[in-house]
Amino acid sequence: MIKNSARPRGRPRSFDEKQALEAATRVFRSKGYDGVTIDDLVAGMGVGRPSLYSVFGDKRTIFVRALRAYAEAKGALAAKALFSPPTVRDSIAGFLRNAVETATEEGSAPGCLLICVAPLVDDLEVRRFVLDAVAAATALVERRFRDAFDAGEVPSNFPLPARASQVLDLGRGLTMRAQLGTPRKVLLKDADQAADLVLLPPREKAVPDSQAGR
Amino acid sequence: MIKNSARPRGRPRSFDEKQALEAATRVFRSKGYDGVTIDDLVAGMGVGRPSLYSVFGDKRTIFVRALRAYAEAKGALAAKALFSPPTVRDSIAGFLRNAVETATEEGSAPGCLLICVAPLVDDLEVRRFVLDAVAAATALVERRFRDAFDAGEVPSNFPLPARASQVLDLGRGLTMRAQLGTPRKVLLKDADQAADLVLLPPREKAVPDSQAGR
DNA sequence: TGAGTTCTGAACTGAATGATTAAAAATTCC
DNA sequence: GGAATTTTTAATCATTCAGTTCAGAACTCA
Repeated sequence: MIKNSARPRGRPRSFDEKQALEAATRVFRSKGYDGVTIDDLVAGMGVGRPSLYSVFGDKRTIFVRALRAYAEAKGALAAKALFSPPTVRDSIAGFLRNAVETATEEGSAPGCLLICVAPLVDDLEVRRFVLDAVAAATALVERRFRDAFDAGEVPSNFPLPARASQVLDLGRGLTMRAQLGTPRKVLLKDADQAADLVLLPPREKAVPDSQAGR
Repeated sequence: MIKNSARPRGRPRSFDEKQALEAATRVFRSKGYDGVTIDDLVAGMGVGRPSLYSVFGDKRTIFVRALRAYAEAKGALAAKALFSPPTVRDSIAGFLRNAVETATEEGSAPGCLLICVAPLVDDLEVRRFVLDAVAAATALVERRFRDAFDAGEVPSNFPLPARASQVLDLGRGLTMRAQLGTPRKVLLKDADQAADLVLLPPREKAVPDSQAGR
């Protein structure tokens, strides 16, 4: 039972757990996973080595925790960008612009923890998490498309699942370009153009959805 | 047949330099850059440690050499895929399918040395090389679009540069998904759908009443 | 065959790295 | 104020790693 009014008990921590995790995220974003040493984390997070181990665990655990927090925060932003605007075009544009903004935010190295660095981590748990996150994001976009479909905003032959995964692919491409140093301004423009692209009506190939693709 | 009348001089090498470099590529593809140790390279390339250093140099140099060879080989394939087919749709589809095939080729871990691992390497030379390679690939696609434009294959308001970079972004997305384990079959289908997408005619935007659209 | 040349295998070294330990410091509870 | 509790600072340990050295093996040339 936790006594709410009382401070924990012994010597208070000199760091904020959440902030430290964010700092860890910055470190991993700038140096990848394997490129990061414990000393990098100690320096970047402002947490002493023993505290690091006792509070956060080893490097792998720190990464997983940082990744989870990151995905949660960014996922919420993405969902907001996706479901706030009234038109589907603005939703998709917002989603992609949000990805660009995340990938080019100041104070962190350009890139994305979830898209650029996590997929390279040789760890089963991380891999599963990334796969789930990607699936969730795709489902989110697809759902937004479905809403648009129901609202008659897109034509009846609009290939929802294909377009949804194309939105994700375009987002990944934008993010990778961000990491390579492409300026935010350029990427924001490209995000808008990408939104225009994925909302183009498909060629009239006729019949409903008995045959997808091609 | 080797014209050189004189075989090099002393003890012949027990490995083929080119094959060893390809083996190095496989090692880097499967473990990234920072995750690779010299022992990994020694084991994977079948080259003794001292030979490694004397013939290839240190890890960074090996990576750069592997990357250059890789980019040259894959770049040639991409150009071929892009400029062989008669229709621009098949060109773009071939380009993207080729990217998928490269990213899912057997015998190597899924992914792409140039797209997935090189951008994360914290090295100026590598970064420059990647940027140049991306620019070159984009220019290639744009040129193919331009050819199509000249042939009247795409409408006059077709936004060539935007579509070219979108093709690259989609390719990056497909490649990243390959690395995450998406099956080749799925990706090949998506590559085709992506080709269809980027060849859709843009919306006519010179229409008099511009209030209905967006 | 023997001298000269180049490569290979194994051992070696210094530095970096991951992780732990022990004692000092800061705070709450009594 | 003092005991109990928790964090922090500093030091330590074992391991791994990058890069080198050296003796010997494999080859060419004369």
